Amino acid sequence: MSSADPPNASPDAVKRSRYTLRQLHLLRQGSTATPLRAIAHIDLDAFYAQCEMVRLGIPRDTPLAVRQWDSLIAVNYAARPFGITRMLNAVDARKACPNIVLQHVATFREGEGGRWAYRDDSFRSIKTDKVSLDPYRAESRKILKTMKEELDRWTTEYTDDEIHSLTQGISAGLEKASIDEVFIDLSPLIYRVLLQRYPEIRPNPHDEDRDAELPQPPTTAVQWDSEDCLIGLDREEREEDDPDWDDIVMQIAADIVRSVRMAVWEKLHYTCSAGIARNKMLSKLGSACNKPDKQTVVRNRAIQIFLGGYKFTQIRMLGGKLGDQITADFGTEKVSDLLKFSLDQLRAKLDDHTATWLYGVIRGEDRSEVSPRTQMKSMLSAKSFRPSINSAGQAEKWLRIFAADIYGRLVEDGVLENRRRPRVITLHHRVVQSRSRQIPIPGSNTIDENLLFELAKTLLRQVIADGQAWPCANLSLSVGSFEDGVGKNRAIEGFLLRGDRAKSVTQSTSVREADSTANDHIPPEKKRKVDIKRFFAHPPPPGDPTSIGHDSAQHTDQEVSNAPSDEPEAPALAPADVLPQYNCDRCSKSIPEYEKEEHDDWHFAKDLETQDRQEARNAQQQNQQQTPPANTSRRSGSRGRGGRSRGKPEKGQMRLAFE
DNA sequence: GTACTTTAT
DNA sequence: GGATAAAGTAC
Repeated sequence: MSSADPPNASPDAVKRSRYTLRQLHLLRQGSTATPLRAIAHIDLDAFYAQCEMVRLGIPRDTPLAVRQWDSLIAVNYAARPFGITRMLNAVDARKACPNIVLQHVATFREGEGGRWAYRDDSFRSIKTDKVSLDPYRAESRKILKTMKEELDRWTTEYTDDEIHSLTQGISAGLEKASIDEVFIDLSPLIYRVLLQRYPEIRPNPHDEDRDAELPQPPTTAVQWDSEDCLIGLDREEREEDDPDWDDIVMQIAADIVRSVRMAVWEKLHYTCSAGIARNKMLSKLGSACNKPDKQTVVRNRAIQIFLGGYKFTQIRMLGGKLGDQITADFGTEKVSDLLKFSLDQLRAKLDDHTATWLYGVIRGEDRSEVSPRTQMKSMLSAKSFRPSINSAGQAEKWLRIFAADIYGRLVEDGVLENRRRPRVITLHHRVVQSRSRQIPIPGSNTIDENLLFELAKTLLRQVIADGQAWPCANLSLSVGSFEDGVGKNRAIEGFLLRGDRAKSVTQSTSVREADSTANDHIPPEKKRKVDIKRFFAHPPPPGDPTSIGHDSAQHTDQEVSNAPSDEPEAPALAPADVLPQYNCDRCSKSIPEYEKEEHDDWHFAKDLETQDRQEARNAQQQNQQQTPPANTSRRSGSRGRGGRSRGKPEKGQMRLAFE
C-alpha cells in the first residue's frame, strides 16, 4: 500500500478496494464522474438486412443484401464470406454470390400518394421513386421498446422497499444514437443490484469517511458468462487477482446487457452486438470488436492495452478532417504513438480545447453523458438526381413526395394529438455547392401534407430567386426544432409529472433544449396511468429543502442539470389531515407518521447527493474540458447571400393564406 | 434565428 | 454513395 494510506488504516492488513464509498454511490444518479460507471453500446447487426430477413422470413444462413438502386446498403453476415460488402454494386454481388437475395428498399412513387411500398421494379425506377426508410424506423422503435421493457424488468426486480426509498425515480437512461444503435447508462440500475446483493454498502448515516477506500468485494463475486468476450488485461494486471468493485459492476452490466439482447432476439428475432465499458467511447469501440451477436467487455484494467492497439481515427470524432489533421501534425495514426506526446506538445499544434480532449480520450477518458433521448430532433426527406433536374416543375413533383413522407412520419410522432410539432421547415438544394433556406412553420396552422407542400414551394421559390438553381443535383426537405405540444391532455399530464419530467414538458425552449425523457415512446395514455398510480401509491416526502435555489442559474454543470430528479413535488392535496403526523426537524415539514422512516432515508440520500454534486463541480472545474473538440472549420469565405433582405415575398410571389 | 459545416451510420 | 440524423459555428 502507498504512503497515502490514512493513518487509521486497520493494522489487520485487509486488502482495500481501489474505489471509495463516494465513487460507488455516485452510480446512483448516473454521474459521469465516477470510474465505476457502466455504459453499454448496443448495435444491431447489419440492421437493414436483418429487417428484410425478419420481414421476409428468410433463414439466418441465407445470404442477403439490401439494395438501393444499384448499390448495396446492408449485407448480412451469411453473405460476407462471399466477399460481398457495401459499395459493391448489385451486378458484382450476383457474380460473387449467385444465390444472394437482393432486396430493394421500399419506395414512394410519384402519383401514389404518401404510401411507400415494396415494389418488384423499384431498382429500375430511380426516376420516379424515392427511398423510404420507414420500415426500418418502425422496427427500430419496436426494438427500443423491447430493450426498455427489459431494463424496466430489471429495475423492478431489484427493488425492495428499502432500495426503493433510496433509488426512487432512477432508471437506466437510454440514448438512441442512430436508427440501429443505442447507448445505455447502466449505472443507476447496477447501483440497485449492488445494494440488493451487498447490504453492507447501503448508505449508512454512520459512515464518516466517504473518501476512504471500500473493502474489497468477496473474491468469489465475479463469474463471467462463457459468451462474454473479455478484452485482455493490461500488462501489470492478472486474471488471478482478486476482483474489485469495477469488475463486479462490469459483470452485472454484462448480465443486464445479455438479457436485453436475449429479449430482442426472443421477441423480435434480431441479433445485436454490444460493448460494455466505463464510458461511451470505449463501449462503442467494444461493440464493434466481436460481431455478430456477441458482447465485449472492456474492463477498467484492460483499457490501456485495448486502446493502445487502435488507430485514433477509429475514435468517435476523429474519423474525419480533425483526425486527418492530427495524423498530419503528429505523423502517426496510432494511439500508442500519440500517447508519447505531452499535453503541451498537443497544445502546440491544436487548440486548447481539442488538445485537452484528445489527451484524455486516448487515455480512455470520456465524460460525455448518455442523454436519455429516444425521439428524433429533425426529419428529413431527400433525393439525389442523376441526371440532374432542370425545372421548378420537376422539383415540385419531389416536394410533393417529401411533404407526404415527412407528414406521415409526423403523424407517427403524434402531430395529430398535438404531442409534438416542428417549428421550422428547411429546403436544401445542391447544384455544385449546397444552399439552404428555412422558414418558421406558422403555429396557427394545423400541420398537414398540404401545408408542408406549400411551405416547401415557398422555399423553392426563394432558392431559385437566390441564384443558380439548375441543374439541381440534390434536393431535400426537413423539419425540426420540435416543441412539445400543450394540447388538452398534455396540460393535465404536465401537472401530474414530477421534477425533470415536468420540466421537459413545459420548458421545451430552454437554452440547453430540455430533452425528452426515457419514456417518450410510451403512449401518453399509458404513461399517464403509470404516473398517477405511482403518485398515489407512494405519497412522496414533502418538498426537498436542500434543493432550494438549485434551479435555473445554479445549473451550471452537467451533473446537476442532468441528474435524474427524484425529488417529488408536494401533492396538490395532502394525503390526510387525520393521520398521526411527524414533524421533521430537518425540513420543518409535517408528514404522516408511517412515512417517517422513508423520509429520513430520503434526507440521507439527499445529503449524499448534495455532497456528490459539490464534488462533481469541483472535479469539473479542475478538469476543465471534457467536451468533444470544437469545430475547427473555418468559413469557406465568399459564398455570400445575395444582399437582398429576406422575409419579404419575391416579386410576383403570393403570400400564403396562412401567413 | 438562419445558413452552413462536420461527423456519423 | 445515397439517405438520414445530430451537433456545432458564424453571423
